[in-house]
Amino acid sequence: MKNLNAAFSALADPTRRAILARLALGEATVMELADPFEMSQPAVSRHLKVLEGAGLIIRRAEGTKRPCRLAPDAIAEIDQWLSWLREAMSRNFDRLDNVLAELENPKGEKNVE
Amino acid sequence: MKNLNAAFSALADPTRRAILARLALGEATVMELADPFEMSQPAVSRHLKVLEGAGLIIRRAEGTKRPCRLAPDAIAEIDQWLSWLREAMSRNFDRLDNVLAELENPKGEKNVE
DNA sequence: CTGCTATATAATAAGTTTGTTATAGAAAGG
DNA sequence: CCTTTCTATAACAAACTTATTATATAGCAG
Repeated sequence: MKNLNAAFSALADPTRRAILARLALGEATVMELADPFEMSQPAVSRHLKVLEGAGLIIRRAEGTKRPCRLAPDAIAEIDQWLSWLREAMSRNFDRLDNVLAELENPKGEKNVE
Repeated sequence: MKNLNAAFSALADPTRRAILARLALGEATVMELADPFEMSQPAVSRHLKVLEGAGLIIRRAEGTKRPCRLAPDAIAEIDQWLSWLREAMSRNFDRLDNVLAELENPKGEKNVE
């Protein structure tokens, strides 16, 4: 799951999440993105490279401009992994509920796997 | 959204995801976690600290052991943010579909907004 | 061609992460 | 008590991240 690394890392940065939020409003060029964020254009270019590498955005060429947009199905793998995690978490909670209850009310043994 | 940073960052590391995967099987102590990963115990302790800081796991004390388990509802905020992103992505895709079609077939017959 | 605009890349500096080993401390067991 | 086990922390190095400025490239306009 190599791409999970890229995707989660990309989303871990608040500037990149803000860029995604901006792109949710529609396509934007690099300059349009760099303007509201008080950040140099090269810094934004880099963030876009990271987002593109993670498959979260797509870029096209239009003259000298490179408008970016959100990539559809970009988060499929993340969704899948998180679904699994969510399920494991609640499953584990149900199972350990008994163990924890027992710990607070120790009437017996100690077997936890 | 400070915790989104912590949560996404925590999930961005493959070792930490592997630890979560192990914890999905049930509680485990630090040593039990450190063993299968070829990594020193202090390194695992640190990863656990990160996971705990992100609210993904919970630890209790049991003698000298500190068993860890997955935290229920840990990913609620992430889920929420990703739901929004997913929706924005498909919404954007639908909208830009027309624009892109027009670009490839520039008859200028229809415009979106 | 000349210059302007939009973007990318290189060089670099600062800050963060992640691993290591060595060590400290707390609980358990002889 | 002494020893072992389990975990945390400190000190440090290597690797990665992210920002900056300066510069390169590519298309557009005159």
